[in-house]
Amino acid sequence: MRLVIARCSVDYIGRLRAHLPLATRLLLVKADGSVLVHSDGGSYKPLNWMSPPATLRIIEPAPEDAELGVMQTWNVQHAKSDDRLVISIHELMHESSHDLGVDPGLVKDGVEADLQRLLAEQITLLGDGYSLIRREYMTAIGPVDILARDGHGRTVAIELKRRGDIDGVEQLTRYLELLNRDPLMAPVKGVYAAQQIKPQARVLAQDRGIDCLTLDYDAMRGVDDVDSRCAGSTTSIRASSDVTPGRGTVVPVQRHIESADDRNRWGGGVCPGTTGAGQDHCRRRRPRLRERPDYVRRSCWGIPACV
Amino acid sequence: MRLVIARCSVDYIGRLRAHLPLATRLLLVKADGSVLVHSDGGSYKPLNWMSPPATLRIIEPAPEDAELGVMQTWNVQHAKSDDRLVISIHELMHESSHDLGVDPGLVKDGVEADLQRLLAEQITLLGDGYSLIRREYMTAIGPVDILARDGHGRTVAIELKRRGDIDGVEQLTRYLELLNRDPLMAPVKGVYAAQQIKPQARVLAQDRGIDCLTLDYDAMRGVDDVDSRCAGSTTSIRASSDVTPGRGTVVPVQRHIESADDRNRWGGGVCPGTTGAGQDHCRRRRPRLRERPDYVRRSCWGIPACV
DNA sequence: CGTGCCAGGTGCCAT
DNA sequence: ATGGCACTTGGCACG
Repeated sequence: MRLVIARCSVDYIGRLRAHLPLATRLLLVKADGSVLVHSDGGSYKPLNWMSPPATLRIIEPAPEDAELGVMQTWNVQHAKSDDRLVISIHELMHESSHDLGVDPGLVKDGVEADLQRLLAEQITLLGDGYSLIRREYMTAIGPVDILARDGHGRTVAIELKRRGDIDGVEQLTRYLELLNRDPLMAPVKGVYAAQQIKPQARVLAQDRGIDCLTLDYDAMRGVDDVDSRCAGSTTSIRASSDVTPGRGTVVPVQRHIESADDRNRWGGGVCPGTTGAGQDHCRRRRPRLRERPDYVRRSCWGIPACV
Repeated sequence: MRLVIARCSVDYIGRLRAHLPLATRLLLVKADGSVLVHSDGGSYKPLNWMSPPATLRIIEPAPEDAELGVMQTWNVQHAKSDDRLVISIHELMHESSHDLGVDPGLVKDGVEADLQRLLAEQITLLGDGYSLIRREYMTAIGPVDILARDGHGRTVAIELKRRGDIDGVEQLTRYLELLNRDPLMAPVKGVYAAQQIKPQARVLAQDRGIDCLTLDYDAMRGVDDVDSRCAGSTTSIRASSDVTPGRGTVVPVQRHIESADDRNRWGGGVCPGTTGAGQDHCRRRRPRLRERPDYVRRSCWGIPACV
């Protein structure tokens, strides 16, 4: 990895065009030839960049550029496309090179896949008599997150999100439309399940007769409010405090076979990085676990309905 | 901006949990307190990060961490949420600090807004007799990119994308559903316009009776194949070569008033960063300008239809 | 390799 | 603040 602080202007030409006027910036050249141009603010996204694989060629500036004060021209060419990044360096303020070696990579917990695994295990959170049919039920237009059967034997398609936005409702609607075209499966009910469901998404879901279900990841992991020290990240359900409402004390459903990707992400089920941090984090606002909105079909977003 | 190369492990606790095992990485501390953890590969996205505003506090490691070889503990706390990044530093290999000043920021050309402006100007690309009603026509559920009227006086809602994916069809469907609930406006036709439309998106659009239109940004900007040196980035339409098909030689429609945001992004209409780069880029595969697919309604994605 | 979909998405702009 | 939406989105997993 090469770190360069330089006064430079940058031009990207590829899927679009982008230009950075002359200023002092960090140029980060990675081992795979990718280049990042960072300013001293903003977020993690660089102002400009070139994705790997790419090759950096440092050339003499064209005469007219040299006259304008360019001392080096960096030509970063993407290996597989026409995308190109041209950095015109006017002044080098710092340069250093470092051997980092290969990175072991990131381990995550709490993404949708984890939520999906837990909900599949605790499928009765949806109601009594629910049973799991399949996770990632494949259709021609994409996988349904969870397919289940309710107490009356009716098929239920569940779309799962970490944050329930409007596009998730669209997605589920698409699946429902498709599944309901199959006479053997119809009628299929839809459930939109997420840690948080945005009001607009809820309205749209209700307008389409889709159930909404707010999930509590911490509770589903078996952590309660009294003792939330990130100590119990195993998936076994503990005896819950009275905070967990109603049917909350659920034992993982074992009668249904899991699809194969059920590996434990943290290795031994130990909470990672317990270097003294994160105690007060788990003490968060806790949304209601089972939320059953009143259905207002054809709410029409406030438009006088065409009844 | 502070640059640190260090052997470290990293833990993020916030919207999810993420852990980075011990390895050598770049730690980038920006002026706003944000921190980026980069490896020597991957893309522009850091392995781990903290968004601004945040504060970095460097503290003595806890005794048990010190025993494990931690010499410094970085505590990066987000200012507005519980998100926290904890970096356990085992070894410092490099450290430097630099004053970059504020960045003038990026100037772009070729994003959806530019495409929208051009299509509004050249609305007759949609067909003879088309006229512009409004860009960014606001509805309760979001803005319709372009609202137009066809030769028969019928309203047409146009959803514009750079890349025509399936979610754009959903978006347009949502708008059409809403607009068609207004008896004064119905029936509203839908047109999905993009530089490239994915096959699945096209199928879904056709299934819903939505027209697809592939746009050629370069051609609409007035650049042709013969002489594509990025020299003519003005919006005036030049005499086109025979490559531009059919009704291609279009004069910008002036009879329709623009909405106010029509400033020229490049100042004087000059192509940016002409430091000798980008000649061969503009010589790309050129999709057909006017594409009118055969409509197959109720295609049911291959499922035996419920006719 | 294309297609769908998640992401700690981030950023921008609207009400 | 919340909502809708673009983004050089990037990245992964699966057909």
